[in-house]
Amino acid sequence: MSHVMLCGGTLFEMNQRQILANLLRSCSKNSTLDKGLQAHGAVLRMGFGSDLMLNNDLIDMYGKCSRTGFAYDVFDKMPERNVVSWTALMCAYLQNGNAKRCLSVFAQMGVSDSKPNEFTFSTSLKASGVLGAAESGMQIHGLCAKFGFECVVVVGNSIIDMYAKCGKNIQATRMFETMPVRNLITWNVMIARYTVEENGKRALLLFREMQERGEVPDDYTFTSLLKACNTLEAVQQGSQIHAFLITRGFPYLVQTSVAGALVDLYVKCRHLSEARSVFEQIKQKNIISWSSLILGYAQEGNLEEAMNLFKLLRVSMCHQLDGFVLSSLIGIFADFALVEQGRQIHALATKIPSGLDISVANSILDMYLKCGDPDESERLFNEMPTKNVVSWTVMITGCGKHGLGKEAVRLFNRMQLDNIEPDGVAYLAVLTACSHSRLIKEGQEIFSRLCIDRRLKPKLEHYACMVDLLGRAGQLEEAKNLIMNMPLKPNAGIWQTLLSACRIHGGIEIAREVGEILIRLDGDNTVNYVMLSNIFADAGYWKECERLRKLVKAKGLRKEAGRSWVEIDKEVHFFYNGDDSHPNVEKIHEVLKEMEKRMKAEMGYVPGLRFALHDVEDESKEESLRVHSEKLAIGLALAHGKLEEKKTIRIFKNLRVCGDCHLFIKGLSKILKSLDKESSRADEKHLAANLSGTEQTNLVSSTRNKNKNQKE
DNA sequence: CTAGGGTTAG
Repeated sequence: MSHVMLCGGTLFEMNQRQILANLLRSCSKNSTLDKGLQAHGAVLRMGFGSDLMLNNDLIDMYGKCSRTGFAYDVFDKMPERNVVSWTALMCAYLQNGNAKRCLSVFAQMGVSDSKPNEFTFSTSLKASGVLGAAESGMQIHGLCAKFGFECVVVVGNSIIDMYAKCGKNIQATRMFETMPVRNLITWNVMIARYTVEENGKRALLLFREMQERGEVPDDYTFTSLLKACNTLEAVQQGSQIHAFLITRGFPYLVQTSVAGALVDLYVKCRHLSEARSVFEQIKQKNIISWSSLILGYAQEGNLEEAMNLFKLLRVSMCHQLDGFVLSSLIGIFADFALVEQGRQIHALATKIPSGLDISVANSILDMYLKCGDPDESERLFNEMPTKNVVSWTVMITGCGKHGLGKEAVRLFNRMQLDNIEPDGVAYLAVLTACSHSRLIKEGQEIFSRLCIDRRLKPKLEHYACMVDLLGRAGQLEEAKNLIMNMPLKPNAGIWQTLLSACRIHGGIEIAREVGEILIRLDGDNTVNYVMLSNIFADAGYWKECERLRKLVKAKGLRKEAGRSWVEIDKEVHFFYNGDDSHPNVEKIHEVLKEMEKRMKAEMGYVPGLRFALHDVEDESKEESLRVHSEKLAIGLALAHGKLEEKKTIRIFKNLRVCGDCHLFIKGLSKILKSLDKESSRADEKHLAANLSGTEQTNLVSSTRNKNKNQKE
């Protein structure tokens, strides 16, 4: 009797236990937390609180429902644990973005009684890859070999991916080549990684090889491959794959991710109509393909279409806006100095969950800095709960732009006290700030820190920045030696940087040397001749100047004509140098002369005659400066009463602003600001209450299609 | 309990 009872009891218990396990697994699969919590209650009520398998399922369920805290509680209270318990907890942390914690659980497991299995290894390897932690990845690889899991294909794939993500390409390839068994994922991992390393050609070769070996590609293969073409900027190969997909009748073309990659390929190659037509074919468009296309139009300068798409996206209500779209849009508005539109997106961002994404916040910081509102930017920066290296870099760049070099250095150091390691861009930002503020010693000190930083190698742009730093300080020889002795091959740009410095300091001899190098290296670029001839002009060497002009003519080279434009009442007005074709040309000159007079009187403005580049009398030099295209554009804006309206005046240029115009604009901004202070005191309350309602009066000169070092 | 893809900010 009792035996039968026990049997029945055991049977009953088995069923109960199995039902609970199934329930938990379904909650895990569907991430249904509420049901999972109920199931947890049932587990405890039915006396399974110490059951190993059910507890393992609970850990997994909480992990999949993004409740790592609960997962840990379960794990912590378990009377006994096995490899699955440990691995489930590691996964929970990894899948919820805490790769560090995942690895520390792995380390703890090492001193426990449980032995790792293939699941444990692939999870810990992935965590190392996410963190880019080559050291721990290598150690784990060693353990895989020791425990005999190196030849398991899933583990092998994880090892390759880990090495690739840590930038250890040689090790990744070695692993790939020595693997006894490969599967489709092995090939896909390799192809995907070659795209990251911007080695698209290798990806294409691998694709061919895998087909020769009879492996059938899937949608993962194609998306990676298309991205490889993208980094190659090989629209040709991309189109071939596109055609390949069409002829083979693959269903992938309407599939979201493959088509999404194709859209992005065409966007990056500026084939917007192709991108659009692929986009239209996608059966289930997702937010990613929308983002690509919107950004594509914006980068082409077609803001109107970009905004149309954005409106469509919003009314379709099919997709929750995410951080990618928002930060892209804000970035676009920042580039166009469209503060109002940027503010609207900022306001929108505060209303949706992804609006708090760090990249959105960063783009907002950058926008306010670029649009002339550094205080707002600083306020938001201080309020940010978490900052990353980009957030700090934005602020460092901002300081640099406003001539606050010391503050930039302070921020750079504070960032590291906050345990955020600078990357290459952060170094570049602080070095640039040093350069612009003449902080020679600080710059050199930071550069030497970069050189000994084991994670990073100084790139050409860092050297260029140091050349600029030394050059501006007049240390032309040192700058030249830096270029000659650096471990990288100098490009034309870095020599041009030195040449610019030669102009500031009148280093004729070095300029001649550099000029020769540049003509050899980049002889078809007019910029080089213009810069050289400017230097000769400064020194009064008119003959050499003339010789260069003739050389340019003989070579049939032409300089891009400098242009400026300004938008007034939704209409864009273009100006060339000395342009007198505008109907209001007389009024423009009148206003400009008036401003010039005030500036001479009030702030001691002296026209920068050295920026006039022909050998003529000073008087006509002054005259030639007065008709620079950017001044004409400003004149038009002033003539239209933009000053009285207290509207920001935005001038766009295709080339870099000339030195005298820079001085002129600075002076003008000061006059306008002082006007602003007098009249806006009374408005202060209003301003504070309605941030988006008023704009400061100031001038923003924005250089589009930047062509540095070339002046008019 | 495990491995692979497409969009963003400096």
